[in-house]
Amino acid sequence: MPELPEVEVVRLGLAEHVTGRRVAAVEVRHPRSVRRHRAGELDFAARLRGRWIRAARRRGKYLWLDLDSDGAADEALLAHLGMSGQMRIQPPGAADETHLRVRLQFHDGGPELRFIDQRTFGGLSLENVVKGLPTPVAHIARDPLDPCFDRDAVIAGIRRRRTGLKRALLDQTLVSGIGNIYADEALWRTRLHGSQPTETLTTTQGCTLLSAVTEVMTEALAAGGTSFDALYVNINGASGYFDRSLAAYGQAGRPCRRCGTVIRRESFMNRSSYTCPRCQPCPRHPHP
DNA sequence: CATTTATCCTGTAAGC
DNA sequence: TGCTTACAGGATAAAT
Repeated sequence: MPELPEVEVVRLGLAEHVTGRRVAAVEVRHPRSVRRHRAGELDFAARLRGRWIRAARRRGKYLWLDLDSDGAADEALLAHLGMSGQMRIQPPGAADETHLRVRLQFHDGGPELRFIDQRTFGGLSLENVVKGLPTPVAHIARDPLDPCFDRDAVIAGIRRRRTGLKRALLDQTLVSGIGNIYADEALWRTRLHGSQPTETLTTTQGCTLLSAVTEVMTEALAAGGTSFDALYVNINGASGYFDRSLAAYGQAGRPCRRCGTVIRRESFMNRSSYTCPRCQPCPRHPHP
């Protein structure tokens, strides 16, 4: 499940392998993967053909390639990996992957770029770039690895909310890049429970929490990301190994690394949260 | 307006 | 063995 560290691994791979190249051919194998491109799949392919790729950028979990036709760089190929999206660099002629959705070939005849997505929650689209951001990314907050990330402003934003701490962490308009895995890991590191009401978060707790988010994401990035299965891989198809470092997420039934208490799985928004009952006691007045 | 819920999708694994 | 069911969950539209 790609969150910020996984998307950043992919961005680094794209920066190395597709920037400076010119798109020669575009093949859309599944219309759902370009459904966010309102003008349709034919327009998507036609407008992408012939464009130069100038840079690979990211905010939160969104990824995009800056495009350039005649020196005017005002459009981008926007990608979201969703649950199971992958970007792969493959030699032309390599066997098609089972869930290959979009293929880009280049004028240099070199390796092609493939978008592969089992669950099709992800997708590609061509978007206008305004003030350095593709239009659908305009409302996404800066992420913790952004040089301009304003930690104090995010803490203030969280405290203005009337919800639970984990819900706030997952809200991409407040702080971006955090998903279920890194939310649970950061809360465990900070000994906070996700159902703590946001208005009760102290400034100290907020600082510690956001520091933990940054730390766990930086560590995961250094490990190449978190992979439980073949659903998240880098552009070469390799898995990251941060799953071995997870202390809370997916650890139900195993002892807490700090205190030995059995990690508990709790129901949360039709999903799961993993907490240590002793390190992260449920608050007196939990937010549902 | 702020906040919460339902929905999209498919492969894997557990249960009967 | 084979079928059914639960589960994984990011973003957004729809509902409260």
